[in-house]
Amino acid sequence: MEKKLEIFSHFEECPVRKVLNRCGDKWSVLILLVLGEVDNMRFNKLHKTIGDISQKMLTVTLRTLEADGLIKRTVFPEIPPRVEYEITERGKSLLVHINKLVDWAEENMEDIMESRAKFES
Amino acid sequence: MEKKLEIFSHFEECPVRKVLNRCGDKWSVLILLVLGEVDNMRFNKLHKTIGDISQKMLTVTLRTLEADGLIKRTVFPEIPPRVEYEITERGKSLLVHINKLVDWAEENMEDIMESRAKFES
DNA sequence: CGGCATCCCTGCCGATACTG
DNA sequence: CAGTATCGGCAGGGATGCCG
Repeated sequence: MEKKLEIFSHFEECPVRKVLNRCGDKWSVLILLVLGEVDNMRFNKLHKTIGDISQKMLTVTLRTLEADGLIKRTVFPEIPPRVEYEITERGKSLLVHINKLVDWAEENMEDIMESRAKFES
Repeated sequence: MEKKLEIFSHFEECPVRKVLNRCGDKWSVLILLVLGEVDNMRFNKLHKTIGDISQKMLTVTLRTLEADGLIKRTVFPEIPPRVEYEITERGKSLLVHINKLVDWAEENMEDIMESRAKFES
């Protein structure tokens, strides 16, 4: 067990942290969830679907997800341009676990909200 | 499927987001992982075990985890004071899914690092 | 020992304007 | 349509000092 603790602590450059930190940002998980529900989706459709994300953060987050090989970006050389995003196999394998987390959150959010309310008082 | 998308998008007050956002901060997951490996742990031991967390953020994060009912805080009225933290059943049920994510990260981090390196060029 | 209060700064993120 | 570029706010988080 001491061994296992060492994995996560004292190593600021811990690779597990490097990977998981990307899931901790504001939009990555949400985008993966959306792209997990469809075959592919264009930039503007993503923008409208998520609703409250800025164009800039949509672009930035899509780029980092692409860099990690979690989504694939396809540019069609047309005018006007068309860009489609789709989740990769690697992304799907991650999404499985993310969906478990979402399910857990749905199951427990009432209790959690109640705990938070009590904790205030 | 459209229904499911609605759950996550366009609702800034989405309760699922409210819950999962707490996992997205810098230290919550790490603390849960540590407390999941032991019966209980005192404040200073936690501080030393994690190593690169500030005292302030350790306190703050422990409080939010406690507020969500994921950990339990026990104060022993001694001098010098002793405070022990332990994971709750709710916390354990979350930890199951978090550990899956960690396993996934360990399995995929090499490929991901390679993808990131290629993406730079 | 286990905090809390304060100051301060980085960097995430949003808003806006411009482009091929 | 799908971006890029720039500016700026502000919240997360670190460093330090004080306290019961």
